[in-house]
Amino acid sequence: MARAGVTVDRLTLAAAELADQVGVEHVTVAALARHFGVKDASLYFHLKNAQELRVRIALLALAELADRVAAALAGRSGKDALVAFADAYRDYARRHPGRYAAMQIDLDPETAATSAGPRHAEMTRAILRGYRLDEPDQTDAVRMMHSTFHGFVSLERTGGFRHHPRTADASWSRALDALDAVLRNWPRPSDDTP
Amino acid sequence: MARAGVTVDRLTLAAAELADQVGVEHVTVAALARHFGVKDASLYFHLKNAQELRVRIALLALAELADRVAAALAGRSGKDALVAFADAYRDYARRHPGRYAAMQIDLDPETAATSAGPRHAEMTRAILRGYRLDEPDQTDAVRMMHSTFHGFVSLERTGGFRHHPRTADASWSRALDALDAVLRNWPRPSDDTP
DNA sequence: GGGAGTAGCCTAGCTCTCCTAGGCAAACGG
DNA sequence: CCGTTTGCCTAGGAGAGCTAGGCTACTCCC
Repeated sequence: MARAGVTVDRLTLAAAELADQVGVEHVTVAALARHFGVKDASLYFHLKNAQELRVRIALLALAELADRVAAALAGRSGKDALVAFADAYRDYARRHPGRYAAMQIDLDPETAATSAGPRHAEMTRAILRGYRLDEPDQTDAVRMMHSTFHGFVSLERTGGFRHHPRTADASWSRALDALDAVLRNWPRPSDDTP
Repeated sequence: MARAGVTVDRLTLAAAELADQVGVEHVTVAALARHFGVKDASLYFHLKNAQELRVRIALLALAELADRVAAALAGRSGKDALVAFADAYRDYARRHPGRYAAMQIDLDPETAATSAGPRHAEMTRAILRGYRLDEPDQTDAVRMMHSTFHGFVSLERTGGFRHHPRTADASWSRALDALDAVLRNWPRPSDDTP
């Protein structure tokens, strides 16, 4: 019997593409097996279980996103860098909804550490160099940036902005303006804030 | 045979509690049937399909969240109202992770219209009255607020803030400070922004 | 080039979930 | 008190996840 030539990498890539088409929750071992013209049981030679497949999609997505963000950031600084980062992030999430959704699964600590996550965090911090923030403000700012990006993209994807004529693109631009403004003038803690 | 007394409301409540315990993705018709001491096929007398169950959890969660937000907002205005809204939002998401996750599913337009979603949106707009923003700035600000809240809560839940000693609570307070600051001084569109 | 070992695939079969079809009995309305 | 509706049942099919065990086609080593 001719071998199909299945490898973990080919499996992961096919799974990621399937996820973008039908959603991560519908990425199934059986569907992948059909795609490769192979019985589903055979894939368990390459995978521990179905969950591993989703983790691998997440790791692929994290790496791809980090690459695009890095490319977008090259040679930019200040608000220019902020916008480039944000647009690359949103663009990736829109082009690859399944991959992006997979990124949200809870990775166990050691897997997360070896992922492109830390690289991603490092690049976010790099943007803030243009805004001259010290710790712990820098960490707080990184978290707020990431929250805004992820929140916006996530709400946009689930249709949260559909019930109003204002385009998501316009609101996105203004959110970045606002983010830039507040980063340039990061407020001191309020009285009741530690 | 004694009747178990299953109703759609009891079913939805049990499903929501199960979701908070084990995650929405593990809320199954079979598990609910076991909970009520009934065969799974019997539940299809009350439900169209398994998807309807998740939609009902989402609608319940939206209504509950809107209630809490309304209670938190009573008698407050300005930053006080912003913080109360945000804390009620985050508190609900943390107490009811399964219900909150269910809220993110894509409701079809007419279901969304009859949900507590519009009520929620109305309350968000009410907060902005203290900041005196006109359209379309108001819509942009609502979207940014919601993005920040949802993004933060979502990242916190998937462990995005675990890899740094800074507490999520502290970052949350500062994000609200920043949001208040930028709402009080909402930037004019930048040159390349429509 | 021939054997040994292993990588890559198979069949068979278990459990679980979702869901349909059709039936029976308890509760209720007239 | 009798018919209708309501609430549950059994039976069963399709598809997903996964395990056990077996066969075959490569690869490497002598």
